[in-house]
Amino acid sequence: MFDLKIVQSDPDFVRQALARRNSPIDVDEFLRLDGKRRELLLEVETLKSERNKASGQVAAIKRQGGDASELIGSLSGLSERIKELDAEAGAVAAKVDEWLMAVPNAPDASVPYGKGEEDNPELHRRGEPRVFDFPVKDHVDLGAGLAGLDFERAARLTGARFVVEFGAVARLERALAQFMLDVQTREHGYTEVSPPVLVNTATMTGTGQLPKFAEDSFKLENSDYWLIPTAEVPLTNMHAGEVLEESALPFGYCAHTPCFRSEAGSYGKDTRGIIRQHQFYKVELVRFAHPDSSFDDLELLRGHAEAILQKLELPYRVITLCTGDMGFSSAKTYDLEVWLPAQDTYREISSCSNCTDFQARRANIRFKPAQGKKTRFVHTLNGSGLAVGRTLVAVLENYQQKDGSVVVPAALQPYMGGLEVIEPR
RNA sequence: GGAGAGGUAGCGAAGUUGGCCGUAACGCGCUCGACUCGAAAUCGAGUUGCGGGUUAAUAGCCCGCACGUGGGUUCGAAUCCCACCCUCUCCGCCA
Repeated sequence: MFDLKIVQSDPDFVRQALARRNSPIDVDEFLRLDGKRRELLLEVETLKSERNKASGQVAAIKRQGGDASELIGSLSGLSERIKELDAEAGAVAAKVDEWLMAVPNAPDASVPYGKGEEDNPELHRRGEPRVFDFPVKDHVDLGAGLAGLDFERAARLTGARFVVEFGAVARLERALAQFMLDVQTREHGYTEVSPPVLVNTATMTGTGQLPKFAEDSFKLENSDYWLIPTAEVPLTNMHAGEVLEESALPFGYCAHTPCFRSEAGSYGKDTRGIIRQHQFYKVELVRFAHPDSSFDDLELLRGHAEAILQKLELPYRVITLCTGDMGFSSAKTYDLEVWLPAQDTYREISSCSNCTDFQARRANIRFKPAQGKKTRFVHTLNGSGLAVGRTLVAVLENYQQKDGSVVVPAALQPYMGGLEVIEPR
């Protein structure tokens, strides 16, 4: 969310930000609505001031035992008028709010302009894709051969875009999650958190999932509860409404949670396998940063996510999302893409964003600077470290052998009871 | 789910026959100052947020709103009425 004052005082800045995002949102509509809002507010507050003064006079008269009925009678119409104007002003203020809530974050100046994903520049590549001397299988076929992935039973239990995992493959996914949590907490200083995976509407609004993207998430019937699409939502909102200590910044949380996404609008996309599921596990990293240094934190965060791929010895590349491909709340985003041999391409496995003060303003997360008295909004960052399901795909496909077995990456063997190879059965 | 108690500043807490009580008593904490070589103790002062107006100003001043949330009654609501949320105690149920 933009600062109301910025949009008022520097509408051109907002126009340019929206133009860089190729957004059709009209700033003039805001200026018109906000002008109307202030006009009505001035009118209604003047009347309220009158009423308060008169009420004080009534009190004074009554305290002295006088008769205030004449004055009281003259006030009844005033209250009616105030009620009407209040409703009108409230309606306009709600529209202003609606407009503000629908505006995406401004891209940082360092973000390249682009129309869509085809314009995302590559930052760097790490690791060489392995050369196979046999026809590679994709993770669906490998998973079937290992008796580890079952889509038919998942469809029977629930529906499309779900999976059942068995045996060593189920354990491999658990091993990946444990491994990721251990690296992030022990080596990168994150505090492990086990948050609710059901959150309320205010929480979903704080990080920017609502009100605009309701159709992307699942909501429980007869309640105000939503299934989280990512642990970014509970972790970032953890300090909603709080004033943090400046000396505590920066700090980070990590959590291993299921994530739930309706995947509305992606029909026919990635229908094979577990690349795009309605439910998947993710180890999420969230950082609360000082606004003066949050872009340094973004580089750190990206490194923390990259470390997992490096330790698993998976080839990957990093791209910088262009203005046209960035998420709603982000000012700058790096995507980590892992090499999938069966698809002969790199696929997203982590997205690391600096949301600057965009979420902090919505969720009201501030800190008190040592110098100066005004509280400031913190900057919030988030990134996957990593998407566990997609990492499982990458391990299966990159570590496959000719006979359909899969070598367990060295980093994961301690988490697999020393198992070195998962054999077909 | 049932019964009861409660939700007021950073924390504790006062205020319920409706009216200078919300820039919110009192206490703690915090900030500044005095005293001191320095500190403690003591003394003094200060210490909510958001919105609007004025303004060069995110300075000052004026106004409005906020006592869990949303409504209602009233000239006027922390105070009365209704609904909902959360916390605590007990009971019931339960992994």
